[in-house]
Amino acid sequence: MLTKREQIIAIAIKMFRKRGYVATTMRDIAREVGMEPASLYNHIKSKQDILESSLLEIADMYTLSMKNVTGMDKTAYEKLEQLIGDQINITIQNIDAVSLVPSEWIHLEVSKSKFIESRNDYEAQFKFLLQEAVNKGHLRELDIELTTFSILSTLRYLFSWYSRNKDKNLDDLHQALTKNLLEGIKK
Amino acid sequence: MLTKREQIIAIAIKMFRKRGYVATTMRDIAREVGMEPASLYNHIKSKQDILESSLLEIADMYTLSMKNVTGMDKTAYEKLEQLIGDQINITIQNIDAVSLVPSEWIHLEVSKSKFIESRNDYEAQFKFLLQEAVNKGHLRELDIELTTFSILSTLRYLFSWYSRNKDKNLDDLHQALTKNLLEGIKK
DNA sequence: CCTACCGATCGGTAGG
DNA sequence: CCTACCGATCGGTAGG
Repeated sequence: MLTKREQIIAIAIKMFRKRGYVATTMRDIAREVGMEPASLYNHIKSKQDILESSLLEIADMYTLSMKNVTGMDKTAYEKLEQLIGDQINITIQNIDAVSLVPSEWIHLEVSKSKFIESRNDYEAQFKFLLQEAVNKGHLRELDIELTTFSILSTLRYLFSWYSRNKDKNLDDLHQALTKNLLEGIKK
Repeated sequence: MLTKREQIIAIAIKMFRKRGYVATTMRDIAREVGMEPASLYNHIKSKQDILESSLLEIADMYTLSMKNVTGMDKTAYEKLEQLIGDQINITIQNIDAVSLVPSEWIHLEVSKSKFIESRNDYEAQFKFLLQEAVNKGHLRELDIELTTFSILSTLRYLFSWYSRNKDKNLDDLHQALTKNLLEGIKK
């Protein structure tokens, strides 16, 4: 069972996804939830509170995934595979919140810098693993910057692809995506 | 020399990029342009007019590129290379407007369906070329849907990468990106 | 959780 | 290109 707060947030992020954060009003959300606008404030602090908690929750999932994976007894290449798998899972299980990540983070207020920092950390560690996989001879010599950017762009947009291809089996998707993103750069 | 209208639009899309379309007010734009808000309306019809003309202009560039390239006497693989090159050029020469494409098209009003249609056409033709390159034996057997999605995701986000790597030589970038996106799937 | 409401701000127009 | 302004709507609060 979801708390009322969780219900409100779930509905709100669905609307943020469709219309954008700024264009979605508290009145819109209230109507969809089925209460008066003023009543929302018994469950959430502000409109910003909804965006902030949604985006930071996703950021924390990515951070946790990275922390888990880097601590594993695996090769860098296997860690990259695992990270891709984690991103697929996070995306599918939080599709609406994840869809806000590329575009709506600009509307974060006090937590904006924290969010950016978290994203930069993730990218830096991803880049490090890619370099390590090259050094170990598992990936061929490549432009680390550009390859990181390319892989993360695909994963960042996965939500939109998955929304149009919900039928895909999860294991197939993981395998297809890993192959697509990593196979081509294997040594 | 830019017309006043072009100057206003250039400033406006820069602000749309930074704060988003909805959160940018006509007063914000007027201040930056250096006139009173009401005066803007001597050059543009409405706030929506700015967004619409910017996004449709970019959409037309993509459409034109696709039309040009498909008419060339080249293999499907070479056409894909050319399309990637065109996208790089369009991105670099219109970096602010291009940055609006992934996120701000949702705020289009009357022209939204036209915009979506244009994007779908482009994707369909890209997919077709990818399939043709596979059939001709220039690319290995691959998931056409997923590969199209992956390549176009990277290109769609190129503006953000380029903004942080403005020093890159254009030819180098084209070569690096083509290699990154196509080399891995070559037969 | 609702009624009632507030100050601020929005896109845009009239008229010169 | 500006002054003056309008109706609509916003996020949020007071008080019960």
